[in-house]
Amino acid sequence: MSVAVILYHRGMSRWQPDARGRLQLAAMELYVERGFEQTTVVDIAERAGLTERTFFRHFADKREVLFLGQDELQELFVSTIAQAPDDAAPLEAVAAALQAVATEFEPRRRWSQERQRVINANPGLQERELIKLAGLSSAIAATLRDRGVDEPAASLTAESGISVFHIAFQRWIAADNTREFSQLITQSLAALKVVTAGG
Amino acid sequence: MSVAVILYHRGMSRWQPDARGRLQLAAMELYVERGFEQTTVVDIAERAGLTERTFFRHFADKREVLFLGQDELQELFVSTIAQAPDDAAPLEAVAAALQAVATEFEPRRRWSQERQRVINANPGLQERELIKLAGLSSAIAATLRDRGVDEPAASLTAESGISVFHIAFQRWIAADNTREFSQLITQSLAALKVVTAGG
DNA sequence: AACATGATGACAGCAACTGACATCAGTGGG
DNA sequence: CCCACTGATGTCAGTTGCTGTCATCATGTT
Repeated sequence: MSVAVILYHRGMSRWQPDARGRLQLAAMELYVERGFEQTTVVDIAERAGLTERTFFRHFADKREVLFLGQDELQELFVSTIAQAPDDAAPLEAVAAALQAVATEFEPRRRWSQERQRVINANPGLQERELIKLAGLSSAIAATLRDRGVDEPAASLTAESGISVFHIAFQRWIAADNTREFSQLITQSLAALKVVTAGG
Repeated sequence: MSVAVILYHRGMSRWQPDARGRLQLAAMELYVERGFEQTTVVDIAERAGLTERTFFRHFADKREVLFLGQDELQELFVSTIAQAPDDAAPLEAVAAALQAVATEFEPRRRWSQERQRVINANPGLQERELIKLAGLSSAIAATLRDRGVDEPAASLTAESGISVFHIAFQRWIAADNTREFSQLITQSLAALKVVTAGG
């Protein structure tokens, strides 16, 4: 609170702007500096110039702060699939969405690596990541159903798409990788087709 | 502790047997009766005639008690895949494991339904379920790699197998289902092949 | 009989999260 | 110009999940 108090009475608005963004930044910094478990919510709130209670007004829990922007990602997936030509096969529509998402990620490789290092170091964060991916999968399946795809094809296509995304993402952020995300998705998708082609 | 105290001095062993099993039973009962969040660890321990501290000696956390037996499941997956003929395609080996697991589950449909109702009612439990499935996927991928399958084919095959398992499982425990688990797996696997068959 | 072991209990403590109420700048009607 | 209202934040007390540490004590071993 100190910062707000110091700057107060100067004609500025009552609170420092973008509390949520400040909390996210502070959390990310601390998670990288000391690790997730070694960071308390009080630490985060203090660095952001806020209180613990306010943190929990902006984020459901200590993990959720790493998953801001998930809604936009899901929106991009869904709208891209919805816009695919009517005669596109389900997996083609999903593939188009994967490419759109890859384009969005491409300029943020370093940030993705840093964030993923934090997540990979903590099982609780991995759980949260998995349930977010499952949420994406459900949304994709629902969109496919809207396009007339029936079950279990819709869910299987969605889960396959998420698998391709997940595996391509891991390869994209690998330390020794120099390929583009979009290319890795194309490769993984092709590999999936080969693997499921048998008998 | 009351039960143990009452029965004490009668020539029985010092502690009631199978503390872990009693804790699991008590937890399951309470989760079904009042729901997961409405049940405290103290409640569980008391019903089992033990203390909270002892609960945490047997289970890493309040969720883990619903996932006892996960190791055996993974072992069944892995050993079945490892035993597949050398010339079996990766997805065929995984399919054989899925059938083996289905056979194991078949007699416990009611129990599976009850357990899944508890899990579906709580996001935290769904997270735990997802990370267990991810663990299975990793183990399967590792086994496939031992068989000479390279990446990303191994991981993609493993994740596809888990998708098929997951979707077939949901259909198997659906209230209106009368088919056998094994048959639903065969269907889902066929649907996966159709879905990924496109040019 | 002395000793080691292993499962449990007892107790203190931290940190995540929640509910209830207070504060107070900005806003808009009267 | 005042006043009621709103909304973001602060304050505080409380519950619960989970951990560290030490004590207890039947059992098995030597």
